[in-house]
Amino acid sequence: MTAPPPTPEPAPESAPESAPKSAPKSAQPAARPRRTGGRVRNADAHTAILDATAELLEEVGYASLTMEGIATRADVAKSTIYRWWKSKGVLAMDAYAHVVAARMPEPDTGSLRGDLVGFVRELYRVGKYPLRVRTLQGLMAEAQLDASFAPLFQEWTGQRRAVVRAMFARAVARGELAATTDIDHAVDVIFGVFWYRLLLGHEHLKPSEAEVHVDRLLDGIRGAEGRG
Amino acid sequence: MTAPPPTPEPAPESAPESAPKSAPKSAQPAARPRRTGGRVRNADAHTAILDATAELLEEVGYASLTMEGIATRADVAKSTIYRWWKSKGVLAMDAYAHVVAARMPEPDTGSLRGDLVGFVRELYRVGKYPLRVRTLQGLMAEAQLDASFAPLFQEWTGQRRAVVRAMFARAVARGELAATTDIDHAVDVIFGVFWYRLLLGHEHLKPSEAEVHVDRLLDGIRGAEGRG
Amino acid sequence: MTAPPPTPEPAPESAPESAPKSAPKSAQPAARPRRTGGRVRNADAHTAILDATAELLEEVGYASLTMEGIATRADVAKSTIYRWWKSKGVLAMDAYAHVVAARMPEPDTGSLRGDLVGFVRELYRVGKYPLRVRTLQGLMAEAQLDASFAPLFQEWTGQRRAVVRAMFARAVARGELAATTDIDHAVDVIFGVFWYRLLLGHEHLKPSEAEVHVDRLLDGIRGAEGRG
Amino acid sequence: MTAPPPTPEPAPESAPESAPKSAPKSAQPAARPRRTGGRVRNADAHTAILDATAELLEEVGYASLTMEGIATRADVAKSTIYRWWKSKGVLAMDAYAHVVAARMPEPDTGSLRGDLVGFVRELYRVGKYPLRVRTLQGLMAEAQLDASFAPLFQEWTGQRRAVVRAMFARAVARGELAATTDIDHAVDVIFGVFWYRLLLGHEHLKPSEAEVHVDRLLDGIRGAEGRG
DNA sequence: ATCTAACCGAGACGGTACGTCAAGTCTTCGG
DNA sequence: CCGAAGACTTGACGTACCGTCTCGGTTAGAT
Repeated sequence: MTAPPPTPEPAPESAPESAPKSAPKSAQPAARPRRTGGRVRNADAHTAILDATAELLEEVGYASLTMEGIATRADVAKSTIYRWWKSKGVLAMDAYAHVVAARMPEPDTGSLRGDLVGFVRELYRVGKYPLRVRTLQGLMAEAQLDASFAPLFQEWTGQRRAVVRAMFARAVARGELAATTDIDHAVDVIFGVFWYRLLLGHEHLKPSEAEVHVDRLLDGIRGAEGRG
Repeated sequence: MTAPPPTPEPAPESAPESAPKSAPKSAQPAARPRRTGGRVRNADAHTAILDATAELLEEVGYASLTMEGIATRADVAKSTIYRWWKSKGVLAMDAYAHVVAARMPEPDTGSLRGDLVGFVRELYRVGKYPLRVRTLQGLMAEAQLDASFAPLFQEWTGQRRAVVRAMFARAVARGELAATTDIDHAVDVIFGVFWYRLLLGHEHLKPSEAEVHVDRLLDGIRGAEGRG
Repeated sequence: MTAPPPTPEPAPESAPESAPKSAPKSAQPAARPRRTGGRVRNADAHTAILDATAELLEEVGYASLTMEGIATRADVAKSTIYRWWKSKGVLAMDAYAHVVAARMPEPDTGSLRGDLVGFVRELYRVGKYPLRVRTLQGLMAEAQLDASFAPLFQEWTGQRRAVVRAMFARAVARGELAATTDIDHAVDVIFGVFWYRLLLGHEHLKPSEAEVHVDRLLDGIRGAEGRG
Repeated sequence: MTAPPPTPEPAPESAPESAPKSAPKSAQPAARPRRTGGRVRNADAHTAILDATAELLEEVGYASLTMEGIATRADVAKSTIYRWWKSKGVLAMDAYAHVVAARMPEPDTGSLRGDLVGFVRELYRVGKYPLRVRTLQGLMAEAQLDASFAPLFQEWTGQRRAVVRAMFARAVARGELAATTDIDHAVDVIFGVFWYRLLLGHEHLKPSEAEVHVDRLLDGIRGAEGRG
């Protein structure tokens, strides 16, 4: 969904790509980048791959996921996979996004506390879905080991960070928070605790903890403000 | 250092073996760790392996570290490595411990804030050593992918957690903190932020940030108490 | 039985084992070949090894026989085996000889035909014992692959050849056969057919065939004489 | 040459591929040996493997032949070897067949004696080529130790047996031999002596002995008939 | 109506590393 | 001081996937 090539949004590439061209040659083609012919992409193969990936992710876990296995399961040639996804990590991330079609919530309750609690509660709910937990663990691992995957993963996490940052920004705009607040650190605390528990697995994440965690974070921020 | 077999403690066998001599008949033969013969372990090979691992860790990074490469570099048979370390993760962890011989500090300054700031400042200093950063990233990744390595890694991180927990426990004993404080969560915040940044790499860890981070955490805890 | 070290002749070592006990320090150097001290050989270990070998030979066959397996089964150190038998082949041959304690018959019926038929019939009977068949196959294979074992094996087969040669020699002495008879070739025919069938396994050896085979061989020899 | 996959017959693909062009619609697509895709087979790698095997067979002998060594020498990945030959034995047999491209002779001189002498003389000539001797020994050994190789080897020897059987069959057809002759046993005698000497190595095979051996065999057969 | 480029399936290729097995050697200890 | 124990190192094994490649064959838009 995020990466340009994988999930083919109908239009997504035409707009950005026509602008720069400005008026390369003259004409029309505005909409179409470059494509004079050729067989059209087989959507079946595409979804079969994503489905197979999701299934295998569930059955064997990320660590045992192999391109070969996906190809076999999807009844597709290995090269067809590589044509569209350059690595296991990218593919897994894409498949994960498909499964978790319900996107991150972006609550806007009017108060920072309300927003954060809503978000964190939802965040902690993944703990109830072993498949998702294992996939997230695997993606994080992949990002450590595959340098070419890291930026993609970072971009993905960045999007999630952005959601939370926006909450804080709104709070500042509302005057709830001082403009000097170190938002970055606050976001790090929220996601840091989440990932740390997810990766270590020493303690399961429970949505019920969300409220306390948020309160403690906000107390920390306000305490700082109070002291100046 | 943690696992019994890998790094052979010098003493463990000599002591039990001399005791029975002095009391041949009577006492406990149980103590003797049965050893009637056999070739003695080759310490050279052992250290050669650890050295090679550390070197390669530095040169190629954790992701490209291979048992085969280590064996070649150490001029040792692969199975000799497997005899003592059951996996790449365990070996890397052992080698890391050797390199970072200077252990985690356990400051006891008399105040919680002093202890935490000392510890966190030291913690954040690893950001200055790319080798260590990459190794820690790799170990965390390994723990996600290799189920048999996970508990070992968890044990290791548990030891580090214990150090911080002790600081909080002392603070509670001193009356600095309420007995109801959720220490676990506090520890999660400290390590969570640390690992999150380390793994995502979106922002470098700077020792200078330690003080602010600790203050915010303590404010959060005290705020809770004040209300609570 | 053939090689000097393996199967200890009863006499030479048993005596020293009881004598020294009665006169610990002083006595009898004369009789003893050369032995100034040292631990005495453990006969139990010795027979345990042979037994284990025979058992495993039966259970898993020669191809899957390993020194390691034998050591485990006999509850003996591997090096103890190597001390007395330099290779798997030698050991297997020794164990085989123990099992097939009933030695090759050396019939002396008064006529060449009688002698040969008796011998060949007995020879072909191994076909009824899969264990022996597989062991003989394995020994032959070993002789091809292990240059140091070949001479030993050749010596062993040489002993069996000698038995048959003797029959022919007696026949010549009796005047049954011309002195010019190519005995070597005749022996090769007997054992050649036996081994060829044993190794290829295309047809099972049956004792009932012995008579015909011998007759054909003798006809061949006499035909040559008649012409020649 | 025997097994379908290993040595790819040159013709099957080139011919059918040009022919259809000339007769686009009409003719037989049946001839085409199903090829729906896949990278084309690299003939160079294939012959390089066979060559390397033959060389190593000569240099180090069958016993010391290793797949790893072959791969290195042929400058080919080990898996490429295993893709086509499932074991060392099969590969060695194939390489042997390549080297001894001159196939077994199938003399048809008009008389049984002439046929046999011609064949046996040629058979005994391998004694002059140590490489071939050692290879044959190794193959026989392998057949004993590797159950999956045995049938292949048996098939190969079966082909050679068939050649000799045909000679006897012709003789029977000509009336040279009684129809009751035990051809199987006669063939066993010929090959039995050959292999027995080859494997034991107690006496070298000399082509000059062929004539005598054949005569003795035929005398044996005719003697039986005479009495018969 | 053809051309033509992109697609897909198949599967061989060279490669790297894996983890295991059994071999045979070396050192220590005990009788 | 020899024999037993057993820890040691080693080489090769066969396998699994990797990512690339080279085909044969399809399919649809552009000409």
